[in-house]
Amino acid sequence: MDGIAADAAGLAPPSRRPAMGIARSSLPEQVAGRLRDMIVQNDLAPGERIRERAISAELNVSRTPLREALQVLAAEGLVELLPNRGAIVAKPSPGEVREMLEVQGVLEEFAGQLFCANAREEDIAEICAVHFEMMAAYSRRERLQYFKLNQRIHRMIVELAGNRALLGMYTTLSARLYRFRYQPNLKPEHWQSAVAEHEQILAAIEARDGARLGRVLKAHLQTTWVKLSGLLTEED
Amino acid sequence: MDGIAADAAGLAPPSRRPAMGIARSSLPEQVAGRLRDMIVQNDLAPGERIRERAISAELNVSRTPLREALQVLAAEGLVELLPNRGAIVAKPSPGEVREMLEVQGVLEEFAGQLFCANAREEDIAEICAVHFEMMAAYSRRERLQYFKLNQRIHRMIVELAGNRALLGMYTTLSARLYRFRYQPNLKPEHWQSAVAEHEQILAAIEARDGARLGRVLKAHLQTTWVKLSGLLTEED
DNA sequence: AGATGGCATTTTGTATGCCATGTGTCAATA
DNA sequence: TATTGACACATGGCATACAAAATGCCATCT
Repeated sequence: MDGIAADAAGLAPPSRRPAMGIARSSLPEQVAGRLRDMIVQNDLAPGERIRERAISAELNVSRTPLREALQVLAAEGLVELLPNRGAIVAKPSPGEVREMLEVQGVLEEFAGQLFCANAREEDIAEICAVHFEMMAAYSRRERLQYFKLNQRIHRMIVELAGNRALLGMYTTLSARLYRFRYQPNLKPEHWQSAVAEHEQILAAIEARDGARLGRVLKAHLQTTWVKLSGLLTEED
Repeated sequence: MDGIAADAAGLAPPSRRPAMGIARSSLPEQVAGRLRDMIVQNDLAPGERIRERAISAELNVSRTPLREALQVLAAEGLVELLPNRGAIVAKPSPGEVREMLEVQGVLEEFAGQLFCANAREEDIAEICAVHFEMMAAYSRRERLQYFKLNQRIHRMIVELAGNRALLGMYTTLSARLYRFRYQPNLKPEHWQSAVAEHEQILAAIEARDGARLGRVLKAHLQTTWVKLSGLLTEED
């Protein structure tokens, strides 16, 4: 269950100057992105040590840009830096996961309100389209595709809210939670109820009811935790 | 107006393993902290270039740990990394400041609700005590002391909310906004009205009314923006 | 047999050197 | 005089080398 393909979900933090001609990203930035994907899609397991020489050899870069990338990921909360003992992949406790989901709920609630206030008709139409693509994936029981489209809808709402600080925070939180939000969908009954909730989300969007959309998004995250809490405690 | 003494306000991000014996922080971490203070208290002006060789000489470290620190600060949004042109101190536009204040408002609103649900009596008493210290500073017109105590109250509410993800995000946002939140208090009439709002905050805390506290905190940030927006546009 | 101390190996931490990129200045030409 | 091109200087980017710290192993002693 590793090939979640995180980059397709748009988890890379937005660069501060998006439209600047050539503007290729720096090497530490690229390395950070690659490592982020590896962590998020479980190529590197939580608690696992990150050996600098090994990884730098694997990625064909020296240790310097790799270490700079690790500092970034530590600031994002994806790895933990132990002085003189290197970096390990962050392993949030169930309690920490719960707290992150709560914050994400608050952020999405706010995003939903802004979105309904600011969104153009074509934005709503596009989300609607992605929603139906997602439903198609659900009908075909294509879990991975469903999950990606699901994440994309949530992200679009936050993007179209038009608040850059909000988007940045949401992006890093999403990366930290990525693996956990995928797990519940593996159980068929959870998957089914998640789909039902997404129907409500779409209805609120089409009604442009910001308050309602906020409530529904927040509730969506709460049920995510309820589903997830059982899985986490039983496998720890 | 530079000696704001940011470290006293507790702006350093919480270390992931706080109680671990000796646990001195690593050199990049220390450098990041020092730079963060310099940026936040205006020793380094927004838009100013950060010359690696000059700063590393000044801090008596080599360029390697300095560069790692810069990556951290870039992830926090305090500096901007331009490929092949080094780092400059972030200079958020008025619009970005507004967006950050909005998000901080949402976070504080949430924190206020959690705080009222979780706080012990002694926590409330301590906040109350700090509030009166702050009022003392206001009576004496000690702006800096007032500001520090003010920040401390807000931070205590978030800390006592008991959500680590929330605290981390709030901390980085506070650092990015530090300088801006100080500005409005320089005008006497703004200062006065801010004090009035803090009376309301305290009242809501003592009543343990989470919903009300949340509303008041959020409104507090909104008026902060109203006060600040005039200052920003006129000096740009 | 278990524990402890020291040595060797491995890994992280920091500094420095070299190369590439960008910038500013000066001169030459239109 | 203005504009453009080239050259030199300064600065950042990356790799590598060196130093310090930790971990694991083995031997020795109790």
